[in-house]
Amino acid sequence: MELSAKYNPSEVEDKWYAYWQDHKFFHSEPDSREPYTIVIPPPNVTGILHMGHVLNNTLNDVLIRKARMDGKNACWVPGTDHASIATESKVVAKLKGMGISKEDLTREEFLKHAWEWKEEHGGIILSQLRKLGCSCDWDRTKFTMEPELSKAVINTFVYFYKKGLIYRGVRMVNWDPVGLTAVSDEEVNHKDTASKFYHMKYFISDGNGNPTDKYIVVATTRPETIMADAAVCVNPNDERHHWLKGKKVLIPLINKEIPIIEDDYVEMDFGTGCLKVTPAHDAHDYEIGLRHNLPVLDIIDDHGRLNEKAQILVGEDRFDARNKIAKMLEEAGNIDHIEDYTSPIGYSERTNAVIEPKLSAQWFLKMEDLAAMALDSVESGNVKLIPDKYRNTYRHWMETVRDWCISRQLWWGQQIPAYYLPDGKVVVEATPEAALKAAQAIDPALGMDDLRQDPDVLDTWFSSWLWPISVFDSNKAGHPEAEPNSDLAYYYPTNDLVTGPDILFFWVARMIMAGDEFMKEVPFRNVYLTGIVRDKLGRKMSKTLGNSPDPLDLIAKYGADAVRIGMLLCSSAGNDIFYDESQVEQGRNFCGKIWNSFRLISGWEHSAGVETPEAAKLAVKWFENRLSQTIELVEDHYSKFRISDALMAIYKIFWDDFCAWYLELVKPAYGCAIDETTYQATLGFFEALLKMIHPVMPFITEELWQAMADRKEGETIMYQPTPKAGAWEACVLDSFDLAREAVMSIRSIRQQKNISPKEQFALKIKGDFPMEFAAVVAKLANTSSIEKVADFGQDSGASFMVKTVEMFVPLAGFVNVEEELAKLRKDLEYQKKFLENVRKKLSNESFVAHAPEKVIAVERQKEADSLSKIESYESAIKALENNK
RNA sequence: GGGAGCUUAGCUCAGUUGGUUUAGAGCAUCUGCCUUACAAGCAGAGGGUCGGGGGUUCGACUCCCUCAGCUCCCACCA
Repeated sequence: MELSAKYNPSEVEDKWYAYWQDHKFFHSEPDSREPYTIVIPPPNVTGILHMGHVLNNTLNDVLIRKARMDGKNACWVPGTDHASIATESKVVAKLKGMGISKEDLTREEFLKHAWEWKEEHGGIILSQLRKLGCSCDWDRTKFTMEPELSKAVINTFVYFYKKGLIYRGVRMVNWDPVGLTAVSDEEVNHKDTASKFYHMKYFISDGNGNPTDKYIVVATTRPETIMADAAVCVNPNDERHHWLKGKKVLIPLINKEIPIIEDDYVEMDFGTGCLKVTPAHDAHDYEIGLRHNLPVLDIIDDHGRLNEKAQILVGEDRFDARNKIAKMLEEAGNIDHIEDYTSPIGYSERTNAVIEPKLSAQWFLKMEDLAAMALDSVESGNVKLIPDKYRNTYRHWMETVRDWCISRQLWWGQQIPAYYLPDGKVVVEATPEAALKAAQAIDPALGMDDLRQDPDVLDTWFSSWLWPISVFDSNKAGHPEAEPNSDLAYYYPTNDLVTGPDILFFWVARMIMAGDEFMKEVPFRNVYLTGIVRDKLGRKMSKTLGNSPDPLDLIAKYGADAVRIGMLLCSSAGNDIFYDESQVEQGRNFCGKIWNSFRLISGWEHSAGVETPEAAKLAVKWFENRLSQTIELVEDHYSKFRISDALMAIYKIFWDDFCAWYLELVKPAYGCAIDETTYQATLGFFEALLKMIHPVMPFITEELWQAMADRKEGETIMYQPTPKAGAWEACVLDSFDLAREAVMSIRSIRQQKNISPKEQFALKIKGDFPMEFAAVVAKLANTSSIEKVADFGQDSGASFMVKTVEMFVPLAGFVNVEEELAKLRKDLEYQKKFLENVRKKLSNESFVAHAPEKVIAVERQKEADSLSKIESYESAIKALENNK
């Protein structure tokens, strides 16, 4: 087969991906083999591939391909997430562009548009994953809002409701005025934000609603909410404010009379010690209001605008209102002073809108027991977090978790299966029919038209927490007593989960809860938490910064294998990834190296009639050992999820050991054929290396594996067994290392003295050198003869040490004696200093008394080696001096 | 405000219960090479008092204290 001079990824990638898919190589069905299962962290259905996905899915694919080659029944379930807020806002925006407002549509009409959008744009990301080479079982692709999975979600809601863990209550929630929905505590990011601290004068009322000349100063960052004030609160122990007891003050501008109350909550040394209490617009104030029976006046509408209850500035946006009211207060003489102030402000994770605390009726899931179970699963090690440091964070979160607000005021999602009766009672059932039946048990006269289903949908995470269960068996979630179907019984629990630490709580913890509840078993054994992909300046990748490359462009430019390598090279678990295109270049270069090494091998003529040269015999023997050693190392790395270390180990054995040393050793002379034995061994090694690197570089390895022999249709490297380590001998590797170092020393001498590699010279060795490896040195260092001698004689030349072996190359005519002497004296000096240090240690009585035998023996060996080196250097110097 | 983690060559990171020469890798750098697989390459070389200070120990990159810097998580002082 003719190989092009350069590797052309784009041709190769599409060809083999189609081949894999046509042969259903990614598909898994339960059988007698051990399962290895991964469920994809479902990306947003409307999302497009970014570098974070590339990292995450490359890791997933490496794990799944490795498991497949290890003989496991590997199943990687792909799918997408309906992402209520994100998708709904995209659909709303699209409709707006068409001149349609959501308010003008019925729920059904809107959902029709949304599904159309989903069909059109959804799943783009899944096709992008194919470009990356991901070996997902596409026949199992799931979507969190498809009917079966929605059924699981509804059943789960009904289950927890009937268990008494789901309740509806009026609470202060985090309201997103842009997304027009409540969001959970976890979906709020607090960021320090510069603002103003307004110190306002509230005048004391004379009792008839008229101001006296006395006033108190109240400080707030939100003057636009003063109209909703229900009281001014001071600390009962604050003597400065005792005179206020029983008095009333007037809200500026609207002159409404409100009482002075006392509550411990108020800090005496913060602000002025006077707190304006606004129960409708602050969670703490709401609590105070409850304690003191204060009225709740909600003056902000769902869009964050002042409503008619505010009396003034009605219809103004809260931030505009803030600026305007500040001016009005100023003009009315109610501003004492204004300070610059920085305070933590909550922003919506999805829309980045400033969160408005808002009182509303929402559905909640009690978390206490679920969190306790989920905490125990991690503490007991049933679920391992990698890296382990996340355990602390996880524990902290589980111990302080609050009830989960699961309702969202949206249409895109699973509608809450709660049905209100005319009298306000509620029934919760999985279907309208069941709900009617339950309603009729209360009042037999009721008909379907009397039931009104709660308009809210469930939080998206309320579907994705079931993912590892529901992708296999949509009946099991919500029915812990049900028998799992054969898929679930076989594939659950899954093995490893690869995801970002940012969704450790949103998703990972909750999956553990759902697993505990419905399966009595954790959903996965290991959670590998990747870092966040940043640019090389450490900035998060973002659209606005424009620092996020399009992975598909990178794949087109460098090839998918190169992109995968580029991501993995810099990705130790849990550390942020500093992405730089040069890493992808490194991946591309590695592809080139592999490609060219095969071009070399495949171009050799081979013949059984050629005798195996000594150097080739040694090379094969050495590489067998080296390969086994590396396989062990790689397996060890994999077992600890040190994927980039595993990759680096294979990278090095391929590039350094195989290409730079092995191939150079077995390479036949120009125009000559290689012997059959070595040729076959070489092909065997090359194939083993391809298999080892295949999980990371699926495309080029398939291309070359197919090219290196006459493969049958339906054969693939994907299902070749991972090479197994044989026994290896350290002494073979050590001996080879001595030979290798000798070669490097000689090359170095050539370079220093500007001697051509073609110039042959002799090598003399004094000391314990494995002469059976002489052929290695001879071939790669181009020596004319190698012999062991007792004495180097009087020739001029260069002497050097390889470990403790003394070597010498006679180089009459090439050597500058003074330079040689200077170099030797420098080495001698270094060695003497070293000896001094060792001896200092050995003469330390405490050391000899306390250190273990082994350590002392090592030190004595160092001393002996050092002494022999010093002796060598001294005699070499003497010889040179005599030669002058 | 509370908690966790990090700080080792120019960059990104290893360094496994303290002890194998005076700390390793990849990339980058420098020097010499168009050597018949590969210049996206080959050969060779240089580069770090392991953030500062103190302590424990015969011995500290490794354990303890402290200071400094960075990162992340949690947190409604108006």
